[in-house]
Amino acid sequence: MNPTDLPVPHKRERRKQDRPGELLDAALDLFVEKGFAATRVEEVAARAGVSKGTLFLYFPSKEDLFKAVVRENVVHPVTQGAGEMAHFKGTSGELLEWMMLQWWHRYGATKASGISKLIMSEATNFPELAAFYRQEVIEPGQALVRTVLQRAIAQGEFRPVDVELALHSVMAPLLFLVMWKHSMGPCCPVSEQIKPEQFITQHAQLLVRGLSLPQTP
Amino acid sequence: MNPTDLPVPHKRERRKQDRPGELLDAALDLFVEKGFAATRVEEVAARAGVSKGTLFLYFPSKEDLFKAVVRENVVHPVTQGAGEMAHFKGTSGELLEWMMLQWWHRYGATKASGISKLIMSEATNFPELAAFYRQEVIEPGQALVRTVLQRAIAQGEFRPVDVELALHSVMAPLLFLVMWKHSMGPCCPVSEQIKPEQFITQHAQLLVRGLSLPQTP
Amino acid sequence: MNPTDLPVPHKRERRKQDRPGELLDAALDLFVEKGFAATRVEEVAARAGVSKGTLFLYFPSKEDLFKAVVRENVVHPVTQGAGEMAHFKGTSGELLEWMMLQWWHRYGATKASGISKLIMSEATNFPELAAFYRQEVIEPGQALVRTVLQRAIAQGEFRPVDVELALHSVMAPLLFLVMWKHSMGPCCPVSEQIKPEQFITQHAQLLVRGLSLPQTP
Amino acid sequence: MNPTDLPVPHKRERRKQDRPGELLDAALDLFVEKGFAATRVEEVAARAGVSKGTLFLYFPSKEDLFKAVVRENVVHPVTQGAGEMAHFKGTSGELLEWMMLQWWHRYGATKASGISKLIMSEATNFPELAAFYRQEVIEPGQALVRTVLQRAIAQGEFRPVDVELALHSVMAPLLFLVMWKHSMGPCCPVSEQIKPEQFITQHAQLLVRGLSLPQTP
DNA sequence: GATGAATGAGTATTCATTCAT
DNA sequence: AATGAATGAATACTCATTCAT
Repeated sequence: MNPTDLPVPHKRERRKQDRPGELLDAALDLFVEKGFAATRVEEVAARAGVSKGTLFLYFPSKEDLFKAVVRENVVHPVTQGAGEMAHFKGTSGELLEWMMLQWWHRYGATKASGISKLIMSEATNFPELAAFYRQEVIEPGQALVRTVLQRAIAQGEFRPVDVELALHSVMAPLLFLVMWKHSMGPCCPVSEQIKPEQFITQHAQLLVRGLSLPQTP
Repeated sequence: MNPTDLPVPHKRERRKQDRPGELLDAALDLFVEKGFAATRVEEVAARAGVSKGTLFLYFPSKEDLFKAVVRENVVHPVTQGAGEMAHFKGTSGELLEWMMLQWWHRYGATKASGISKLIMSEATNFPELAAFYRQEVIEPGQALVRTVLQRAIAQGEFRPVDVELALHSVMAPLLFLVMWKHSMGPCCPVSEQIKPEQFITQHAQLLVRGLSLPQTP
Repeated sequence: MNPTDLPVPHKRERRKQDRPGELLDAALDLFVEKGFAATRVEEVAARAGVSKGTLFLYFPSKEDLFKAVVRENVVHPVTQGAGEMAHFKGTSGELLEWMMLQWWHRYGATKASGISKLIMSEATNFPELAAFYRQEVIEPGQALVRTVLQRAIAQGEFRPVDVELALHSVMAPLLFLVMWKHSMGPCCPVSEQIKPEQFITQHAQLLVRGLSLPQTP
Repeated sequence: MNPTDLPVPHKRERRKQDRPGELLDAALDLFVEKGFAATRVEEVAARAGVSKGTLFLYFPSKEDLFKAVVRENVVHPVTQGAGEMAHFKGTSGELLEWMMLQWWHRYGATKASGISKLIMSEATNFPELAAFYRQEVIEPGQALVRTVLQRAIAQGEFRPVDVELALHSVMAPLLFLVMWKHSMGPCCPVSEQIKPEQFITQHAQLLVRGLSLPQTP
């Protein structure tokens, strides 16, 4: 019995259907590592185990492949967590820390986070993609954080700081971590690697402490 | 009368001495904007107002031009301010904020900051340059911040947090600002631009508050 | 009915296998005619009936093409004839004449002899090729001639001349003929062309007569 | 007193007047070594101790420089010796050997002999120069040898061989020696160098013996 | 005359894209 | 659908030639 109740395709068939996915995976790796221009489509095809010609069967051009890679891997990590967030029990400060760690585990630590590096690196060459990314990823993320901060301020948990600026104090370290991971990170000796969870945890706690009202004993 | 009392070089001579600088300027702009691979040497030459051949008179290859651009523009903004730092009057918290703002004015806000974006984007293609950048820019900056944090903790001004992690809470927003400025920034509507000084100021104050010992009334 | 009983390859396949050979042929012609530097790869490709890009599919660089041309066309005309030589019936003098004519027919008169001109012309630019040629062509040829001369002397057929010098009296005219054919030859009016077989025949006879012991009546 | 009775120019002046000569010398060396296309005018100028611009003051183009090099160095070695030849005492055989050795000492052994190699190598690229060379060098040389051979035959000293073919038996080894010296020679270990005078001497003697009538005791 | 900085036409080489099989 | 041979536009780099100083 097949526990998922899904039809099991023949191996051959499945592979065929996965072709675009395998190509996108290979392309993600290479685009992140080398950038758009320095990546050769032949290398992408080779890594996906198909011929150059096959790639063009699925993607009409290198640029289209690039756009597909971005659109495919741009997930909505914070938004996905939005539902769970509703059930979160704890202070706003704890929520903020939890959100940042969630973002790291769901996105920052995954291969998909290479997209952020890619977008940053190629933004001026692909402004539409940059705009797309802002709209689909940055804005929703900011909206979520904004809500948390505004509520915390309204509830007297946080001081009435400039929320739009505080937003960036939350997101900058996350984007920084991702950029670092995909650029300088591979060049650093192991001993000097940044430890993401620990950094996020301490950063969140510093921020929360900085945002909190002074304790009135 | 020549007011500067300096010998006036002939037009040809003066231009000759200026060539490398003009080319490096043009190349910085284009490399930052389009990345290494997508920048054509002819375009660099044209922007510097010379022909393709002239560029190769001063730089033996495109890669050498790239390296020269990096080495030329990698300044040591924090280190430069190290002397003045010694005379700073104020708390460690004020010093930290002052340092971050100085860094922005001396480097982040200038064209040279494009180097940081460039390095991050091309790090995996030019690992030697990435290592060079870490050694010449990141490390000295971190050392400076480390000193300040350690002293503040020793003096009982800051809580005994993990200094290596706190370092990144200081530097991440700065590098983030620079990346943003050279990537997403140009794609954003004016209304949504990040205001660097205000962000840095608030971020510094949040951090300092988060690092400070609780007030003992 | 396929008279050869061989599978008939598709047009594309057949052409593919022929490509390297066609390119080498075209390159031989042009390199011999114009030298290495003055030959454009595009011209080679055009003469082989393919595009510039195709050439680089088979040879990674112009220099590699050049080396392949040399290695491909360096045949061992004298050595090839070594087997037949064993069965030769006649005097050493007749053998010498026969060898020289054989060399001409098997090599000197063919397109491949352009290689000798090429090597001589480009020897200082490609010393490895010159060494290769000496080792693969010159040395074996000299060895063969040396053997014949030494045996003839040992058998009292030839006078005891300096064999190493006599070697060159045999080979110089042959190499001269080849050089001439590919350089001055095409510039000469037909009436002044050197007639290779006649020249070789007379030269061989002069040499043999010069080498022979005086007739003892 | 100046023994030559020529005005002694100032050093500066003399150098100026020698400029073309120094350039031609430098160019000869380089053209012979690398061929026409692979020789850079800048290198020629540098070797002559002047700037690239100065070269073009004296020679309107690289091709003109090449032609000047050829015309300047094409001497008439055999013809020059023609006068002395008239006073030669000895047999035709001795004369032939003497002529060949003279040619070597006056031309083959000198730097100017590089011209022969150059002409052979570049003949198809510069047919006018090849024709010029044939007319100015080859033909007169052949004419001289032809005269000697014809006379020797007429006088019953030599057998009535085909003079036009015998010509080449005289000249081929000489041209071969020159080609070798400037191409394969530099690539050969010292132990395998051809010794020109000894080779010429033995070759001449073989030829003369081959040409001579059988001794009638 | 002499210089050497500047030029730009020319060439090797790369690589996205096409298409016959 | 899949292949990979073929293409040719694009681009880094060279070098003979010019010309202002």
